[in-house]
Amino acid sequence: MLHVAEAARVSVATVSALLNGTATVSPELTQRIEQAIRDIGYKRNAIARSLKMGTTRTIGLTVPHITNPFFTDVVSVIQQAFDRAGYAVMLCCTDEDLNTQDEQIRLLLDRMVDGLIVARVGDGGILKGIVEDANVPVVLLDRLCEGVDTDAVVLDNQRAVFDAVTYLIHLGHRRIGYITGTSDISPMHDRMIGYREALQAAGLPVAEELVRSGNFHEIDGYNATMQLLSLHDRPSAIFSANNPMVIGTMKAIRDIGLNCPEDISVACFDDFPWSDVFAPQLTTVAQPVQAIGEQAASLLLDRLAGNRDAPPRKLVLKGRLMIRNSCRPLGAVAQTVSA
Amino acid sequence: MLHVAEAARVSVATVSALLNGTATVSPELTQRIEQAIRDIGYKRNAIARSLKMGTTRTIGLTVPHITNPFFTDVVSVIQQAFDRAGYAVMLCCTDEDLNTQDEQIRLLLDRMVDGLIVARVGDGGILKGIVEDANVPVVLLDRLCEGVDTDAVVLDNQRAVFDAVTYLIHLGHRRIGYITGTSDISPMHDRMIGYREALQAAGLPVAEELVRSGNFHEIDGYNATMQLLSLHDRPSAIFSANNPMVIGTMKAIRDIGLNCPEDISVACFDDFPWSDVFAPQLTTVAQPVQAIGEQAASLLLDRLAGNRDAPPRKLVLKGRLMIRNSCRPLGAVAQTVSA
DNA sequence: AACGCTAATCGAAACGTTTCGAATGTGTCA
DNA sequence: TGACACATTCGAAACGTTTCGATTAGCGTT
Repeated sequence: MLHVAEAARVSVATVSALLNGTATVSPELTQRIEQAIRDIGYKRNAIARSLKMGTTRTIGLTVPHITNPFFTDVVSVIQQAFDRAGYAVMLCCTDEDLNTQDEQIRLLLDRMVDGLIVARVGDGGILKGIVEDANVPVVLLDRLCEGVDTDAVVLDNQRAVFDAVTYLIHLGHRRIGYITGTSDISPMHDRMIGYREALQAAGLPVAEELVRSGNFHEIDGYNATMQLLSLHDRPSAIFSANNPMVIGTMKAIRDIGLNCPEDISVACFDDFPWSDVFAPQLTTVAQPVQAIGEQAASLLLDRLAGNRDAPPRKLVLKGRLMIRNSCRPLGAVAQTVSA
Repeated sequence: MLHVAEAARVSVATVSALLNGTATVSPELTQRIEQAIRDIGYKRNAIARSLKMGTTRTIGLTVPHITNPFFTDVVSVIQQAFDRAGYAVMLCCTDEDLNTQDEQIRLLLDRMVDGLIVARVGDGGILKGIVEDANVPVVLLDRLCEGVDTDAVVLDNQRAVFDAVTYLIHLGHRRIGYITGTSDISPMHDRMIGYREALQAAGLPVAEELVRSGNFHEIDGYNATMQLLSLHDRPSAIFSANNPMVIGTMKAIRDIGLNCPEDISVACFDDFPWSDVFAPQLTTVAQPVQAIGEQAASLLLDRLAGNRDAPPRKLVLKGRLMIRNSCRPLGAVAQTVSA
């Protein structure tokens, strides 16, 4: 900017004023400055600007795994929304590890991000302190966090699983296996409640041996399914509360020599683009990823626009059961039901 | 830092020296400073540091679509690699649009990213000038760019498609439909060559009506497939050069009432986690995403470590044909071949 | 002719670091 | 005892902006 000012024979203050429109600059100087900018190929340094202004027009976004199709989609939507608003997005993957998350959040804060969208992990770690300090607005994504009272966008997980399991029950299933991620995060917790309540509402017992938990990965779904399928009285249906784990479920079913849906019905959380082109077409609970991403972005953008004092807002969106053909009616029991 | 210095009764220069280890600080002052840092909860401001040092320890990464599973995986690997190295990653999606890409690259450069990894779009736009200025190291990912002479990691696309199409020919297929993205980017161009060469090597004609191109989206694959299937002499196999488009292909096959692989064989580019759990299990060309991401990261990290003058390095990795069951041998012709 | 008003421009401080050269103190050696 | 080397510490400039208050010039009023 100094060079521009010299070339245009004005002060840097005038150049800055012109660039920011913070004061009127005479046509003559405007012309000289613009010429100088073109000649020199000047680009304003956003770092210096950030230092002075205390704002970086950059936000931080952390998710557990970007390869989970739910997060892929949401990240994509969020990225687009902030792009439109002229913000850059720093993306971090925490790998479901609290220490990693803490480290990355620190890294983001060091870089003075203006805001944070977090699909948190573990108990939230340093998140609590950050929200309390209230210097940087935080929006929780997909997962609430106990003791962290801030804006959030989540699904009505309990209801979504309740509906899905109720659907299985209506098909005649009585022993329904349930595969969950670690229950320290709110969606897994709520989904589990939905499962139990659906069984209870139908007057069915909750058999603890039918509930298995793993660490969100394909292999965990595989192992959990193997265990379920080797029970002496094995379930006739399996609901997987997590998308990557259902791949493991399908592989386990295949490896053990069974077929879906003939031998065992499967439904799972999170829809994905392939779900209705291959066989079996998986029955899933689809999350409104577009809305989730957009709402999270707009909550944060609203805070960034200066609306800091409004009380925390929690948005709860509804899932949608996409019924396809991976769950079959159980003949005998179906008759019992219709009898 | 000023506050720390005051609290510890030293100068800011001493605090800085201690923090950076740029000079020896006596045990006594070290102790006082560390105490003050703890008391105040001081965190070094990375923006001010960046301004002074001219480096942000942040890189920019642009891809056309993060929802394309190939890019999802590569982004994930790259993100992890830079995370390990203490760098932050700014992610941008260009939506296959050159103007968007130019804008985002400008945004990244304004923010003084130390380096750039770009899966470019169109003719590269301002990329050429940036590489020539040589202020910011650039690594091309997945796609070379004419006139842009810099580090790159790409696949041997021609060979990969040659192998895949040759495989189809060995199965007895003679009329093989080919669905491609717009050919202005190097992988699409090279893959097309691989297709043509495989046919020529087998002494088969290249029928232009069997080649369809679209814009990388599912719907484009759908339309292209519909066109292919409504030819009076329709192909017995389809190769889709792009992963999202193959979803459209499968949907078109289903909608038209055909089955894969009984009525038509399908193979495509890019593997994905689900490819071997559903039916048909798709035969794909798998890219070594882990290696691609790691190599791209390490090329850039090497430049960032100061190795600026080495000539541009181009890494060409090999794809791997994952043969599953979405392509069937053509009985009659197979006999001809074996005769 | 003196005054105040507005518009345009500018000088200089500030943002929070790093870094260079200077200053200070301490110990060693002739 | 004086000179010198060495270890520590510090003051101040610099990075490239923004912004505040001051300055100047031009103009209409009285």
